[in-house]
Amino acid sequence: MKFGRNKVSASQTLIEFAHPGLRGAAKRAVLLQALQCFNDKGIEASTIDDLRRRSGQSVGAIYHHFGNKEGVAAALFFLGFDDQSQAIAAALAQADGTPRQMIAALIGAWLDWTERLPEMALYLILARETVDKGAHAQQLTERLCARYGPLDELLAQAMRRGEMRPVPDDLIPPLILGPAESYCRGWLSGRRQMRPSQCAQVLAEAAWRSLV
Amino acid sequence: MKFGRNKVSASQTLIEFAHPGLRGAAKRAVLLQALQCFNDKGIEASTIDDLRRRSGQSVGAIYHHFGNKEGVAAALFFLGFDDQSQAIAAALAQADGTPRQMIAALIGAWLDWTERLPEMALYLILARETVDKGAHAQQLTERLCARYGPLDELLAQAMRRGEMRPVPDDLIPPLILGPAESYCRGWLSGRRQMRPSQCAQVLAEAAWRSLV
Amino acid sequence: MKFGRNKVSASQTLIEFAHPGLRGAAKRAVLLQALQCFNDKGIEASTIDDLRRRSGQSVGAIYHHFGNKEGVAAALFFLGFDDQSQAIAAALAQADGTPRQMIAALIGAWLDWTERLPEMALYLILARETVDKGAHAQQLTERLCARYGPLDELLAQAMRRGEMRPVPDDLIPPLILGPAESYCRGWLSGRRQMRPSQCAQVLAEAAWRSLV
Amino acid sequence: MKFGRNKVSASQTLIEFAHPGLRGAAKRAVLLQALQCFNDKGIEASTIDDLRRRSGQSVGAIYHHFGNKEGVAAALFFLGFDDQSQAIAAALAQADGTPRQMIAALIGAWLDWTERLPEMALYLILARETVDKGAHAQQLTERLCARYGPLDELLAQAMRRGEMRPVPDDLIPPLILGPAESYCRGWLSGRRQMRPSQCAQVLAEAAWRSLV
DNA sequence: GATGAATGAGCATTCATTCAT
DNA sequence: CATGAATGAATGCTCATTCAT
Repeated sequence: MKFGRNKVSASQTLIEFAHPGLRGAAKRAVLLQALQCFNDKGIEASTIDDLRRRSGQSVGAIYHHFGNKEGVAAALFFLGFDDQSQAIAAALAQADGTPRQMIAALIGAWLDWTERLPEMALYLILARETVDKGAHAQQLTERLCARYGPLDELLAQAMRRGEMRPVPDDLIPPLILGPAESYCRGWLSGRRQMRPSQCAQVLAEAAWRSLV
Repeated sequence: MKFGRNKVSASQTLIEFAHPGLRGAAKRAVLLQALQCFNDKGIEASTIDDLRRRSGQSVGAIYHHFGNKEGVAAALFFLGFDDQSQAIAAALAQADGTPRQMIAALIGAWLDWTERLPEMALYLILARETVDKGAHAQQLTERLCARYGPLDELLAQAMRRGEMRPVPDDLIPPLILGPAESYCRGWLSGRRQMRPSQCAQVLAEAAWRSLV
Repeated sequence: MKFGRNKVSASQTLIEFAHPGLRGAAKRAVLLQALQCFNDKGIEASTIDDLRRRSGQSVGAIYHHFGNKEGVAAALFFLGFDDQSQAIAAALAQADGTPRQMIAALIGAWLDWTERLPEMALYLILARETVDKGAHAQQLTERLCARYGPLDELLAQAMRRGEMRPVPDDLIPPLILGPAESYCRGWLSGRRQMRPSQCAQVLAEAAWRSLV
Repeated sequence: MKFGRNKVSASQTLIEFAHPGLRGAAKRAVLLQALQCFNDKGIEASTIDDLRRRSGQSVGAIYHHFGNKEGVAAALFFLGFDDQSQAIAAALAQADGTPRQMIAALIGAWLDWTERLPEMALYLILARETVDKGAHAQQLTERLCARYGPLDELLAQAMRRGEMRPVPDDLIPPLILGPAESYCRGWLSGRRQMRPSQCAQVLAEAAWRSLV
């Protein structure tokens, strides 16, 4: 594996918190192995038998808990997605409410979370397409609105008050998160070396300048 | 289809120019249908038999020309990738050589090319992972270096001359192309409405501000 | 459903009478849903889980009461079969004992019962093969002998007395019930329109003529 | 097996005539074993692997030639059905055209064909439901009309001319073929002993009397 | 060269049945 | 007694690839 041991533990910890109790042991084992397996081989290329063998569960148990392979992929996706949403929400809550601080908080949270849970971050990129075309697409749409809605509102007001450059709505998210996402993709695939958190200031500053 | 007819024709035209002559007719038919099929169903979910049926070629002919399914995917990828590289090179050649103009030219070429060949642009995103993990990974690395090497050099010099802010090397590509790529992904998936070329000025201006 | 509500109620009533008391509620629920489910999808294609879901019982309860899936099918079969036997016995008991009347009574009872309990009639045809090859085959043979034995005896005597044409034993049942059964199959599958009871006279007359 | 060697050969011969040439060898092997296997275990209980093992063909070959399991069942069904239709048509063609002779010819052909190809006859009964509910239901309807349409017409005319008793249309087929079919079912399942052809006269006479 | 019939390992999924609680 | 989570063998079917013609 490309990532150090402590980072594997972070994804593991997330999964273990998510399904406590005896009941959850089976789900945890499956999700943990699915994360590794999906990232290694891709979702389509991973077989139910891979998950069964690696997790020590039975085929039936996997289907009992997750319905089908897409169900495993979606459960893992939303586990990561929701944790990422919480990290973002926590960061936004601690910011002072000015657009500049909010944007910096979002970018910082994004980079920190990616650095803390790199397997999950990689998987969210990998699984996005699968979820987008699958049975849980609507759920994703709803949760994206819930995550970004308040910030969108805040920035729209700031723009109306003239605190920001008037830029088409469609361009705001790419301008804010585009560079950070792009960097994280590169870092996760091993093409970039600096730890994401080290890039926070430059990326936050760049985002703010592009909007003001 | 989401895209107008003239846009379909552009990808078609690219493919038809790529393999002229009688010999090339079979390859063209396969590549053209592969583009549609891969974009519709995904690469893994598309079967050789899908390509055979849609292209009117025989199974043997496909294997003769492309070796295997990955070969079809790679041939199509590099056809698009190389055309994109040419568009970028042409734009850079027409710029005045100052960093600001070169960056604007790159972003403009990227947006224009995406708008002109949306199916190809979509496919390049889709197939990137497949190619990255496949037998042609090295080829991709080389061609990426060839595409961006000269520009990288030029920007490094400008930075040394103090014309640009000193930013870690790893951050330059994300800062320049991150927002444009992010916008194009959104547009190609139907989430963004403005035509990419309409965003050129804002995106070029933003990229330049983040670096100066 | 093809059949009117009152007819559904008749099968339902039969099942509800069969297992009175608190204990029987579970069995009744399972049998009632099994009848619908087996007729809809076939016995093999119906799953224990279908019965569980539709009946509101637990998997364990179904196994407790019926042993296994074949047990459900057999219990339902004999419930219908025995009711049909009683209807026939009652009709024969009311006839005057002459061969002609006995034959007419048998045919009339068959047609009336089919019309009154079409789902059960359909199921008896459907399940016949399953029961014939299953663990309860012998039980079926015994009950068929019990049902037709007395009539066979009576007709054999009448034949010896010269009241009927001397016809090989093997041909008597097909000559008597063949047309009625054939008509009922057609009616149950929607290919024939007249209500079975309206055919009683013609079919009874035909059967008698073929034997005299 | 219940039936003598010469009878197995008759079904075998029918199948072998149906698919001559090298190409047909695979289809013949599959159909021949499918007949045995479906009759032995039922269609649903027979697996593709059963057919593969017994026929010596590959899974792929079976799917190549028949599409899926239902395709095997349907091909075998229509092979038998069409041969039965031809036997009936030949017998009707040789009759003198009077209703009485035509009815006798139909019944005689039915009994003879059943006796000559008992496995096929058994299979036609077994597979009827599968075909009726499957993808080839319409084909069956069409072929039934083609088989019986001319005779229906002839009998309708005879009835209008007063040569036959006025009996509801729906009752004519059951009255004519009901007893013969019923007898054949019994014989094929081992419950009746006389060879079907020996019953021809009695059954033909009975059918005629019931209509005149 | 070109073809497409044949291969068979491999897959996702089902489901009757068991048994610990 | 009642429950329903867990089991895992078994199934129908797919599909990339080969190779005889």
